[in-house]
Amino acid sequence: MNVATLCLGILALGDASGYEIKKRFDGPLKRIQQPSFGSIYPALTELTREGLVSCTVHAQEKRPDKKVYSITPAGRAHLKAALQESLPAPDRIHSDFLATMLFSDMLSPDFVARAVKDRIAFYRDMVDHTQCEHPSDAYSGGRAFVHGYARAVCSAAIAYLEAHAAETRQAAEDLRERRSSDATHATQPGDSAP
Amino acid sequence: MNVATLCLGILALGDASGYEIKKRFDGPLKRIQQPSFGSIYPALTELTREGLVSCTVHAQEKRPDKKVYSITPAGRAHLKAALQESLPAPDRIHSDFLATMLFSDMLSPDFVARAVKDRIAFYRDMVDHTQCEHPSDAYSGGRAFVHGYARAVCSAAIAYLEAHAAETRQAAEDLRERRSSDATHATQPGDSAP
DNA sequence: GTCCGCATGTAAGTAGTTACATGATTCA
DNA sequence: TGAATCATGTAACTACTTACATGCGGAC
Repeated sequence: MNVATLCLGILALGDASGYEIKKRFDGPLKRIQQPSFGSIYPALTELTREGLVSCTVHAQEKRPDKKVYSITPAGRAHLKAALQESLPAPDRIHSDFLATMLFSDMLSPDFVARAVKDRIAFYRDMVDHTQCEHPSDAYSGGRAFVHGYARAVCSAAIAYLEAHAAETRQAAEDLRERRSSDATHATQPGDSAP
Repeated sequence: MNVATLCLGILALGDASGYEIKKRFDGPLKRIQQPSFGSIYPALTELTREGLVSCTVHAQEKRPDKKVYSITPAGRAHLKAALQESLPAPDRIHSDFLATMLFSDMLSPDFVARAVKDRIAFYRDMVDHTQCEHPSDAYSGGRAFVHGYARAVCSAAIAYLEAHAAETRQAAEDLRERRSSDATHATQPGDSAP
């Protein structure tokens, strides 16, 4: 799904400016996509050109005019058709964290421990802040579903990470012990050791 | 993390060809990244040029020579440094499925139900096939961690999806009832209904 | 008899990101 | 004093995906 379709969907949930659309993806919706201003603004311009959204300019002093977009009936029809054209494609994930963990055997245990701790904090933040919605927004079953999904998955991740943080720390201590033991016995550490 | 670093990491876990590297990301490792041949082969060429990997050609009849890559000591050093340069960046996720669910209120309930069912089947497949590892591979704590993580998160997703599939179906039935009720009473369905 | 697996590679195309430009206001 | 929030927009750049080229062997 491209950024234009995504913006169209957000506007189907309620009017918004480009800036506000971006903010929506700071919360649990960041599990969907995290579009940048550089992709949102051109997408909105293009959607307007195609007549799928309309734009109302609210003049503001001392800052650029705020442009609030609304989805048009044509936009709604287009969105429905686009979404139902085929079943959603598989997720595309880029997780540097999991890559780091995959290669963790060759990294400093302290570094790995820090990465895990960081990740737990990140997920905890997500879970704690997910319950609150903008009270101004109309209830959306879809939003409730996605929020609930994010909470469920993040909670599971926290549980797994906490259960295995101990193991990671244990591995770190084992390694330190082995190293000091090597040093005591004055053996040469190296790849070709017996 | 770019594809080159990722390939370097895989080679740190054991020698492999480009084709084999790609296959590794078909299983639970697809939660890290899913690089295509079009990015893997050029990355491998570049890594060789930089001396971070070496390449052994195994001649084969009736198909292109198989090029098996090995990480060099320089490659190992480079990988460690690259990974530990900073804490892993946040995940970047593109989930058309969650986007579809976010906008599900305006979609055909049958379509939504199919999408959910599909997703459950996908995760179930992942969980069921994750336990088996190549027995030829050396044990890797990192790999065990990532496999376990994938299992934990997918299981949580399945549980959430199954718990809410019923709700989705209920919503679908409610909508059908309301529609037939509207038809019976011969009211005009429309946005401006009271 | 057609599709999948094996096996490598290139080139064109796309869809994004990053960085910049501009600038008042408020909070630590 | 410095950073974050609000607010829009453009242009250069990057890094990837898709499609193509090539072709045998085996499974269904």
